[in-house]
Amino acid sequence: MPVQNAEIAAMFDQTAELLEIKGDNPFRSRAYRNAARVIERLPKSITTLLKAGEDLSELPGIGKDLAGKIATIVATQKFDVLDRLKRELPGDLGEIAALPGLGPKRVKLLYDRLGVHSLEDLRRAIRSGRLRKLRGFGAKSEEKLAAALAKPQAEKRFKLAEAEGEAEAMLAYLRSSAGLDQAVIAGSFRRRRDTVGDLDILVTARDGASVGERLTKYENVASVLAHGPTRTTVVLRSQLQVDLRVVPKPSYGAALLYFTGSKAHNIALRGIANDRGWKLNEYGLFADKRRIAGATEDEIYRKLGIAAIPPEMREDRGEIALAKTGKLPKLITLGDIRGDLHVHSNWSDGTAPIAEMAAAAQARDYAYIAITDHSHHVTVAHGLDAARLARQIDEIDRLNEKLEGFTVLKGAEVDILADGNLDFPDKVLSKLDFVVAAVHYKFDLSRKAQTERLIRAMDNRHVSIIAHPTGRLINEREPYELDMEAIIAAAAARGCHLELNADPDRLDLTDIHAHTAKAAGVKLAISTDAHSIGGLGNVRFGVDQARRAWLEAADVINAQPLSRLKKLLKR
DNA sequence: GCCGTTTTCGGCCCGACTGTTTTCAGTCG
Repeated sequence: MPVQNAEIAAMFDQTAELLEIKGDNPFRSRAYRNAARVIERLPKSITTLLKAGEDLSELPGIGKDLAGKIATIVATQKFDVLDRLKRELPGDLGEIAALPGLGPKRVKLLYDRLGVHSLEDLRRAIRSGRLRKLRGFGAKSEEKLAAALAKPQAEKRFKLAEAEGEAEAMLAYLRSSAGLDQAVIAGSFRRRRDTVGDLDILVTARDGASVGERLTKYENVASVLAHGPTRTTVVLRSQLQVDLRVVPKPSYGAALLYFTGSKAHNIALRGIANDRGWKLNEYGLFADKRRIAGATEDEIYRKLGIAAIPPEMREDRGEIALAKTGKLPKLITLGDIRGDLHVHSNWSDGTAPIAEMAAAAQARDYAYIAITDHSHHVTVAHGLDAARLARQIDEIDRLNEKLEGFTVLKGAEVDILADGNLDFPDKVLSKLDFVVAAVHYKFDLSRKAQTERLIRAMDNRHVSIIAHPTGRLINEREPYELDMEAIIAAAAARGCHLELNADPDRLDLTDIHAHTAKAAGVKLAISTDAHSIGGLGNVRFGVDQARRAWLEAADVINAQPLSRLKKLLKR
């Protein structure tokens, strides 16, 4: 098994961690961390790149030295720098540094002075009263660390849709504060990541301190972690952390930029400011002490001489280079979507009749919808057999005769059997406008077998779209083992499309995979997999994810008019 | 360890809050 990108990234992260604890040059450890981020989001595996003879030092943040080290890791599965550091600083120092309030400096102090090599050592140091005697530690540190050690370290990220529910309720509460001007959720929530680790709220107000005060009294607050005049951090009962920041109005744009992130994007922007001899912080863009921009984000981007970058793209994945040359993609919007290509009715496990789903789609100003009920192998969903499918096709034909300016397409979500064969024979499939194929059973095949299974399904020319390609359910089920690089290449070669499932529990493909697919020339379908009328509304989550993947309307088949869509569905 | 239209040295993002200290280092985002 070749070394995965994620494994190399993890080695570099560990190396950075230990270098920090050791007290090595901080910029050296930063270089390892930067390289780890670059590697983990590469669209292709390092192994593939090396085989193709690519020069890894061409990658941003990776120079001659790290390129050589990566090649050695791939060849030997070992990283001598990390191995040496581990021998030098034995134990689980990474776990210790992950505790809140402990960073590299304090971990080193604990290691040197108290011989703390593990979480268990730390527990003992606390019990024996030695910790609080250490310079820089006291009763508070002891208490907080004891609490952190007592509860399991399940660092949870929240699904975007879950966070939205929390955010809306809290915003409504805060907006009733006296003197509140603006309140907006920034952070990864505004970048529309599939999951968020916390909520970052930015506020402008006449009396900022009182807004922070009000947040600490919110009924859903479980604990207050920090509370100052301009910044307050609380944890909600749901365990979602909330950071509130108050800034004066002329700084709103700068603060929004800063608080939206990503951190890596901000660092890159600050680098541009530095190059011009300016300084960028959350209060504005400054030449000496003079603020030259700050009220809006656009103003700051303009002053920096680059195009304004949409929040969804702010990940330092190459967007800044595009903005410098004015070549940012024109990201797809909700208004570009003309139909939904994965929808269930009450013929299988949906709740509404076909006519009602169609009417709801028309109400959304769509031009078409595809009914794609399950095939019979998916018995738990009352999958259709060939006879029922034939009757459903008749019903849709009759419905289409009555509809004007709107078309119901005849599809099916056909189960991909373990061997890659489909759950209907070609004779049945040929009666449909197109087929969505998906895996519903046997998630535990080997990576090789699972990949072959999906490619085999794509070999069938009736299959136009592979639905929820990795099968993941966020926070509930891991994606099945799959060589996505091979899947995308196979889809490109066959003119098959991949789904970006918009269900907020799935969001499958991920942003990175969707971006890779686009780069490979594969088009995507942003589909809701709706099982009810309300489910159609999830399309916005799919569009958010698509924007994170840099998709434009041209990359998305259901952003095309019906005539063009029909051509794209034919293979 | 990376990087470069102020290049091969000398930089590398920036500020708020906490705890412990008595003026600030460390952590965090």
